[in-house]
Amino acid sequence: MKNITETRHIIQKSSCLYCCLKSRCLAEGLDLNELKPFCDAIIHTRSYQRGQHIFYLGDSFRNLYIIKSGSVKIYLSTENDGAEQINEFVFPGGIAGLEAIGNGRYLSSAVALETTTVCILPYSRFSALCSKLPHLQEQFLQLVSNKIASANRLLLLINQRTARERLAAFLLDYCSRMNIFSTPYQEINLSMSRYDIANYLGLTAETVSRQFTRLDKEGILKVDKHYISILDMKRLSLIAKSTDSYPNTVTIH
Amino acid sequence: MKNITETRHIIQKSSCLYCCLKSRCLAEGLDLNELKPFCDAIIHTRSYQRGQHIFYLGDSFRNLYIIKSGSVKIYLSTENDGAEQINEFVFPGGIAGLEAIGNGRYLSSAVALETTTVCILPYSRFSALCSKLPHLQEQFLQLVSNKIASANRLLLLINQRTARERLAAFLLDYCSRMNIFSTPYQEINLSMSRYDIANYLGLTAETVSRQFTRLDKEGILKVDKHYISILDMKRLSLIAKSTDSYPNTVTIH
DNA sequence: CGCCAGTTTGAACGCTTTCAACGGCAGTGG
DNA sequence: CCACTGCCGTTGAAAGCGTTCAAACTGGCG
Repeated sequence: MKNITETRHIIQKSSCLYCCLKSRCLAEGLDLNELKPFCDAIIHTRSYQRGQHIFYLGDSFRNLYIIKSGSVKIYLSTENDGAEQINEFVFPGGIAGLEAIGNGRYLSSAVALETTTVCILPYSRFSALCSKLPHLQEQFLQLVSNKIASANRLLLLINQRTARERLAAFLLDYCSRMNIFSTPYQEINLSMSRYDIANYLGLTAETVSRQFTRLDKEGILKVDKHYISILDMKRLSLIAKSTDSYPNTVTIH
Repeated sequence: MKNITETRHIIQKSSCLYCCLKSRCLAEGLDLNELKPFCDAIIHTRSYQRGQHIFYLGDSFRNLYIIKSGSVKIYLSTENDGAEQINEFVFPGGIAGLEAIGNGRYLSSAVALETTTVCILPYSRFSALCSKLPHLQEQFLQLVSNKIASANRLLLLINQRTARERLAAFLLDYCSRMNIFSTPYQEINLSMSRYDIANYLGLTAETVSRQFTRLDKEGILKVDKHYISILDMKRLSLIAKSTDSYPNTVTIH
């Protein structure tokens, strides 16, 4: 038995060591001595199919989930009138479940938008590990803090911008999250529906569709279903009125 | 000299000990042994007049500010077009500056809405203290996490609700933050302008004014400038479609 | 082949915004 | 003391952006 568990640990350890995401997830900046206990804290990875839920609003909080591949949408729904609100799209390197830390239960639902693999991080273990690794603790706190800043920027986008501006900003944000290497010509493969984009941006699917069409006709985008090509990055940025005036010195998503 | 510093420490210590807010701020739940170093970490308190800024967007991050009395608005402004977005109103017990932890600089501005006193919490000291007091660390993390949940709820409010519903929800939220003791008949003294409420809710001042007028005519509110009396809490709650379905087991603002 | 969900497009509607005017109130200065 | 100014809040009317409703189209899939 011991050998088996040993083997399991070794596999997990190497899975973190050789994970191409390790420089973009919570493990970022951990040295080798720190990476091992971090890997040990991760029970295992798991896969979800499109439409499968990772957790539901109201479930008791146990784990954080680091998205390894695929994408996830975090959303809020109300019992009264069934209103839904997408709060965030999480991409590889991002974490789902952070809102639940301050509460015993998940305060949102998370569902896979496509085939998605996650690292399951039991919070009790992670929390214990943090108290031993101040560096990890601080990094995690920064990550959570950044979420607040992101939410604030989103609020400005929604309250102060037109549909056209919101969509432009959304696409640019999507770009910067997906493409690590900035290239002049950007290709996007949207993992979410028009409805989801609309809901996230406080619009309707029809409006989003119309704005896509318009940006296409203007030669700024080439829109083909979920495949979007940005033909004129400069004009798109102009429309988005990019507000990223204070670049993050430490950017953890 | 030693006596003087000793005295200073005692004063600070007692200021936390006898602070009527201590059960509603970060110091909540700290035992006496923990409270002393916490008090020591607080340099001093400071007062701001209405309109005075506590920090500006872009300032280098040094301190967190616990609001002791008064109220503060946290807002984002853009360089491009001067657009402004109020992200939060902070009341006694609340903390300003949390968005800055993940960045070297403040990512929002904070300004006093009325005469306001704060406890200045140098982050470097606070951070060091946290690594010694896991309980404080965890509590702080929960607080930051709750901010994300709050932002998510606000997003739903703004994206899915009408002006009338938003204002109703705003008033109820204001009540629950200000009045610890829930009474059937609620009186509010708003510390912010119509413009501020409108901006926070993604509306215009005119719309907010009209909704106030309507709620007044309907007998739900009595509106007199900044003094609002809630005459019919039941109907107001109905309008707000209160979504507080999952009560916070640990509520830290 | 037919069904269905997602997307696009059109047309009409409507909530909120925009523009404008007015009144109240505090601060200022003659 | 009063006129002047600016800020805030209210109210009215008109305009507009996005929504709502409706229909057609597309592609995937049993």
